Amino acid sequence: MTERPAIPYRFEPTATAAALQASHGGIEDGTETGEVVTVAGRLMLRRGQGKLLFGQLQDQTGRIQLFAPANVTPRFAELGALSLGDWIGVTGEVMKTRKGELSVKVTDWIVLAEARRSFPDKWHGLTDPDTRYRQRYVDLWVNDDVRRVFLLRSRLLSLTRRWLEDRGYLEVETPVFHPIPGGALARPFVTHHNALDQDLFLRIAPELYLKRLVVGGFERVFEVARVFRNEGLSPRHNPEFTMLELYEAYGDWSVHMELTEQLVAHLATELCGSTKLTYQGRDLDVSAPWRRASMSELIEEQIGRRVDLDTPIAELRALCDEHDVPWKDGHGPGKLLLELYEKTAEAAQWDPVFVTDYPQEVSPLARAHRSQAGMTERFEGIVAGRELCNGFSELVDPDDQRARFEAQARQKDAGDDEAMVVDEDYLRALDYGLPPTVGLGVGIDRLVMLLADVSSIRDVVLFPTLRPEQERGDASPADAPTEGAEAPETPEPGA
RNA sequence: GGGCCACUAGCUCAACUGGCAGAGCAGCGGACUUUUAAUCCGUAGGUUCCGGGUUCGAAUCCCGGGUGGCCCA
Repeated sequence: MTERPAIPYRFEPTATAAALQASHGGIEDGTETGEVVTVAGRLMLRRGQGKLLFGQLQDQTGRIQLFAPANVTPRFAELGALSLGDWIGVTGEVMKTRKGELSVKVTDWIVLAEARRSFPDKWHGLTDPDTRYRQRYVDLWVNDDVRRVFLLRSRLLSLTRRWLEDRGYLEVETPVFHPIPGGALARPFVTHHNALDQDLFLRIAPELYLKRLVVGGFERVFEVARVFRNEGLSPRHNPEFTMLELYEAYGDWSVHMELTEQLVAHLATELCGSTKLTYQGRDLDVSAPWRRASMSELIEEQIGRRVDLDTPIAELRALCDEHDVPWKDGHGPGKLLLELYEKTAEAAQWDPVFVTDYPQEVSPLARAHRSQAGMTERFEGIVAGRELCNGFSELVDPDDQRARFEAQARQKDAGDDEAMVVDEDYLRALDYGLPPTVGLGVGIDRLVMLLADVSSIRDVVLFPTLRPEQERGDASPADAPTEGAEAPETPEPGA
């Protein structure tokens, strides 16, 4: 009786667990509806009761009990012999047991897939982080919260696209392979194109291509871009992550600050029911408007004295030393200011704030501030102490942009491997004319973390980057499928 | 890259100061017609992450390595 079951090529359920709970959850205990449905999923629990068998079928939407009396259910013994985790399709009448559990009375059933490896403990589940990330296909079944987070992520992207499209934004796709890495300060991954015999870089940001599209006349564009940065792994960094970038012609930074706070409030309302959130046990209100404060102001709040680009560099360095900020001779006042801010002020923020007025020295693609010398019209949105987004009035002047690129190139020559290089084609595009434009990048992973109330990026990325699994010396029998000649110690039951 | 912590059965975890490697769930055999992590009886299951060392004796102590987690850079 243990030959492999015939697996159909197609199966057509007529109901889901959640839909049944919603439509029939209210019927009285001990009643039958006469309504026959077909459901499918994995058998996750089983309780034999002699001539009666209870099971719990789990599908993408939730769980529904199976009620199988021996005198009603065909192949009753085989149903009881299924492994936990087997996929089955079940047809039967919707009913509620005397004890009040909505159920499907099994009048027909079929195996859709066998689970040859046993699922984790039905009560304690799977907790080992390494196994959870490597075997996400198991994690998704046994840890309910995991499924919730990724459903939220999917809905967040869908809502975001619709919201932007409703405002005239066009979704575009730009290259992942970049001949020149650009658009951010980060170390790229390098790969090689054989036919061209040329190194290519995986993009660290889509920025420069999206602005080329504004030059090309697409006035409002966005891209949900997977970007790649060659950095370490941590609870907040995955080497590949998702960035929403958008550009809007004719706008300045204030346009995208308003857009950001409205989008985030919209998503919070849709996905969490409110702009008043709880994040890691602490209240957080993301409703608009968010506070605006300059980098200098925020530093001053923390260290008790005003610093800006006019502060003598010796004093800035002394302050860095005082606050354990490492600095180098090549760092100008702008870089020192940014480092001081990141060390002393960023993590101290909790409620949303737009940090404004970033130094030109550290913002090579942002337009000069209209009233603050040496500064740019750049902002970052900080929520719960972490950078959520970064945007600015775009630098549109080709001569200024060339000078900024060249300053970056000098830093690169001086050993800064995150610095930019001169992108001649981008300068050529600017030569054709980029109108006043605002741009914004939003860290989608961090936004999901915020709204799903999780603290590690690995919990919002389905398959986070991990070291490759170690090859064992030989295949461990315990790790192999309990099948065939490899497992002679397992007698064929009932043969 | 540095610091701290963890790694024991398929899963979740025990094993005191170095003294016979254990339990629950899952598995396997059996009982049970209203269960809810069902219950009950029986049974099987181990490279204690890997490699060295100390010791009469190591899951436990020491050294080196691996993987992961958290913190820092």
